[in-house]
Amino acid sequence: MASQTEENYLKALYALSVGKIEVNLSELSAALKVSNPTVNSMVKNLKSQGFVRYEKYKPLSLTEKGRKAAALIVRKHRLTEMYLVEKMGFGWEEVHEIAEQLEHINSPIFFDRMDEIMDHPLVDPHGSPIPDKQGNISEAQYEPLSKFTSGRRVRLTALAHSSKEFLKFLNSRELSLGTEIEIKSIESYDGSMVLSYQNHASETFTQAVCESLLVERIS
Amino acid sequence: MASQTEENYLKALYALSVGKIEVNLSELSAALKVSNPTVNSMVKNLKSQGFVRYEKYKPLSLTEKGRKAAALIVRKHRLTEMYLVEKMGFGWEEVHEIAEQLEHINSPIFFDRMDEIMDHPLVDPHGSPIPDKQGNISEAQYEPLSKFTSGRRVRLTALAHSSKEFLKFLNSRELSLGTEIEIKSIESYDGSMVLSYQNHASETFTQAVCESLLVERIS
DNA sequence: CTAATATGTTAGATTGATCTAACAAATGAG
DNA sequence: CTCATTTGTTAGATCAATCTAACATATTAG
Repeated sequence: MASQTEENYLKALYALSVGKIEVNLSELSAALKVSNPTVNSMVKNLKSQGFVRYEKYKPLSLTEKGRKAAALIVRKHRLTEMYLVEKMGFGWEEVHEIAEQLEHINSPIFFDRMDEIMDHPLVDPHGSPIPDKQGNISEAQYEPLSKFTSGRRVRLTALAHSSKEFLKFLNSRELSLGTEIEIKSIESYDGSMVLSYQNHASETFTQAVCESLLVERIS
Repeated sequence: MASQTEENYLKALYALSVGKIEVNLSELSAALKVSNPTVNSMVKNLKSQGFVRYEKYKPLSLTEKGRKAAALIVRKHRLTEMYLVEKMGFGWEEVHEIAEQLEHINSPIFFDRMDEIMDHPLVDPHGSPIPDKQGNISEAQYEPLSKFTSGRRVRLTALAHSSKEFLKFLNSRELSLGTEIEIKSIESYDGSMVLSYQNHASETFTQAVCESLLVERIS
């Protein structure tokens, strides 16, 4: 079993690996907020355990073993987040910090029970997919709202990131996953979009926000 | 905040302090399965933080601050156990190991929510009292079944300990908390008791078992 | 009361995770 | 292509938590 620290390295490396295979040691130290030498020595340790590929002065990558280990930690994190929202009544902006701790709990039956109780959820409260028990993840291809044009109707399906501030902002606009949205108009100057959804006839969102709203077209 | 290790020392010291005020350093090292020197240095650390009273070659005791800190860890442990049984469908013999990990989670809202969801339970699944948010505990005075005499009717209210083996044994006899029991007879040779409860007309339990069954008289 | 036993302490080493300082290699801008 | 900048490595220190070996103090049995 990996220590909590090792798990955090694997998880960070996994997160940095989306869309690319190789990661800089410095990216990892920035993500984890530890020094380069610390990462350097930990990476040697993870390599010796077969979790990462690494050669001096070369970028890092997760091995299949490392990828799977990381995905299983992400699974615990996202199952927990979903459980906290669905079964304990937390808001989607409250669950990250708690899940960050619970993801290190070593108890297969505990997470299996959560999974069962929720009837095997596929995504977390922010729309991110939950890896299965084998560590496989379905990378559903949602598109950022900012890609679409005026008149398009879409459904909000996931978020590109889920910082507490962003989630609170969406709460304040009463915008939640599953909501059907119509693009009323787009401001060509700054790319901001005027949207209509539910009982909000006209809400304006900046381009930055729209890039983080992942949607699917309503057929 | 105390580290997980420090928390385990406080909890062990708290457990060893029931019924006495002072505890040997060696008792603590035995309980925690670490060496005497390790405990010695940790005790100095805990003293410097004001959690324990300690002078060279003298027995240890928890300060009020230490007592409260320990009780709050026990609170998290017992709330968790109750939650796992009541809300997640675990058996009372399965929950200790999971709670042993969850008790170190640092998230007041998480445990407050558990507490609310269960409507402020007073005891854990083994009948042990749950300390309140101030760290106060109601030491209810139940008596071991072995103290009673033939003909007495009692209700099983708590267990003196809750090892997995003991709990599985009780499961196998279909004996659970709240069950009304009548003492049919007592074997004077070895103190074993013949009991009647629910659909068990006659089950024999050793004296050792009966000492661990904490009961209250049925008026 | 003494001596054996039990209990507690000190010293010094180890391991994992971290740091800073100094240096080395790779990259990229002109 | 060269040199400045970025990135990575090595060396050596620190801190928490642990250990063993050696020694000191307390307790207890005879």
